[in-house]
Amino acid sequence: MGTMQFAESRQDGAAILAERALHPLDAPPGARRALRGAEASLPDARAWNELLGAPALGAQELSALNAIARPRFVPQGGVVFALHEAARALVFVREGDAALGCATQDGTFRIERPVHGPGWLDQSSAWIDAAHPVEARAMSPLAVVELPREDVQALMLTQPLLARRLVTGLAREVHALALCTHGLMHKDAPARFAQWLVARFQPSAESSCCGIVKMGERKRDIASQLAITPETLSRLMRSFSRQGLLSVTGYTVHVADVQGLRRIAEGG
Amino acid sequence: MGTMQFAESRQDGAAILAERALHPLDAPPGARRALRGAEASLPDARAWNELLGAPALGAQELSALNAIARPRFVPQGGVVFALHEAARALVFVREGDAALGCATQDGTFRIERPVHGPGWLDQSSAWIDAAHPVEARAMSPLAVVELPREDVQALMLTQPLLARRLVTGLAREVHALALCTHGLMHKDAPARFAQWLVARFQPSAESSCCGIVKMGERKRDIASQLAITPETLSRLMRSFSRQGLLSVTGYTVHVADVQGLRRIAEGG
DNA sequence: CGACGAGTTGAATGACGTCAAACACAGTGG
DNA sequence: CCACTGTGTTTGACGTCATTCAACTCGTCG
Repeated sequence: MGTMQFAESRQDGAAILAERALHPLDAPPGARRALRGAEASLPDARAWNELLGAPALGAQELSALNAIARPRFVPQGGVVFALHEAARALVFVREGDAALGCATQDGTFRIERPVHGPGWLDQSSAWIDAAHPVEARAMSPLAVVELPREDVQALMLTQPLLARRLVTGLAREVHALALCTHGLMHKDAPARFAQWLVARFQPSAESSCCGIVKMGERKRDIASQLAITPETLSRLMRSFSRQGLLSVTGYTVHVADVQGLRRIAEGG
Repeated sequence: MGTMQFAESRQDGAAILAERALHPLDAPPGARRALRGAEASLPDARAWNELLGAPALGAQELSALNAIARPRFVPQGGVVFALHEAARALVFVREGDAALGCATQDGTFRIERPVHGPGWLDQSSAWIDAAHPVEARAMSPLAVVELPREDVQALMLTQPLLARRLVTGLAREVHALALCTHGLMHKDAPARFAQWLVARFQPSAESSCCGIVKMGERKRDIASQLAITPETLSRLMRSFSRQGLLSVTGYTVHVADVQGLRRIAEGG
């Protein structure tokens, strides 16, 4: 995994490049807390709730879930599950950064969707005895948890509220995928990138029409999520800044006109 | 709905164009059984089972579902639900042909996904209080059924097996959408069309490598499902037949080399 | 016959990918 | 301090694929 080894080598240099930040790993303190020793431990209540959505789970539901959860550790760059591998369990990442995607012919990994823990890697395939439709890889040391299908199924019979939450989680994923499909069908590259920017936009204190977007990944990974090449992404950023919509310094985008970006995002 | 009015005017002419079938509506006998009189009736057991998947529902579950189901009739060309309309219920079509898509600026309807009853139109949005992400239109007279979210939720508390089936249905949709997204991201137009053909391929009796594909829709609708233009679809068919993979007569494709199509479908 | 809609075909345009070179920066070793 | 290397990004030239636009065919319907 040579492509990501620089992730380890930065912790010191990060402070130096404050404004001109040229590398994406401006991780908030604590986020890079090492997964050591207890890395195969079970999720806490916060993780379960974030995964399964409101309303919060009761103590007995939590312990029942923990009873069937199978924690597992995956080293950075490791494969959580492979393409076309039979899914026997629901899989999620408790902590760390993973990505769904597929391997290319030249050995690199094309990211379709990043998953930041806690978040699902595959909550659907196991229910229908299907194979995982994509591959999942660990972009950082990863604590993953598997919930064997049979066990969850048994648990649903006695915990009716759990079923409600599983349904909610699946519904959220359907919704997200439907929007994604729609975007890929009808929107061109500028529209998709503008949409991506608007989704991550954080308005500044003084004005709601301008603010910043922090890029937390390599630009090539952002590009592959948008189904474009890094070169096209670079040209799009230049094009947008020539139009006065934003300005780019390193991995920080200063947005000057959100409405303009929204217009581009819609008009695909 | 001038674009589809010819659907009504064909039943007689269909026999004439037997081999050279130039129109898509070679509907099997019975499929065009009119929705008259009892069109707002409730689904039967077969429809429920097809919708919710195995294992089959018990009698009490069926009656409980029928108790909360709200049947509705939508005339051909009518809008079942609009884009961005708040979803308060799960919606499916009991009988008839519908399509999910979005209206274009020139008034036509761009089909993203056809739905042949019984099948879901939106089983996810209501669970997360989201708006319908796309529009749904009736391509034929339509019997739709709505299941108010609150009622299904209440029913899940007393019918644990129902929850299992809702989860299965959602999981199937996630799986289908994931494959679709993957295809749009990585496959070019020939690969997507080849995939479409392979999926609808019916092998002939004598040889498993050749057979036919019946196009049940207008070619322009097939094209819009593949996110390409009708012109491109036409050129693809010509290109494939020049390569000896198939031959096209009207709305019937005679496939000569499925393996070749599979190869193209994979090599995107 | 004339109008219309579906499909096909060809030429022109444009969007995006590919390839190659250059640049920026971090880390390494002198 | 300074080359030197490895990785990531940017830029330009160029090619390819798919859309757009316009003509044309075919069959149906009035």
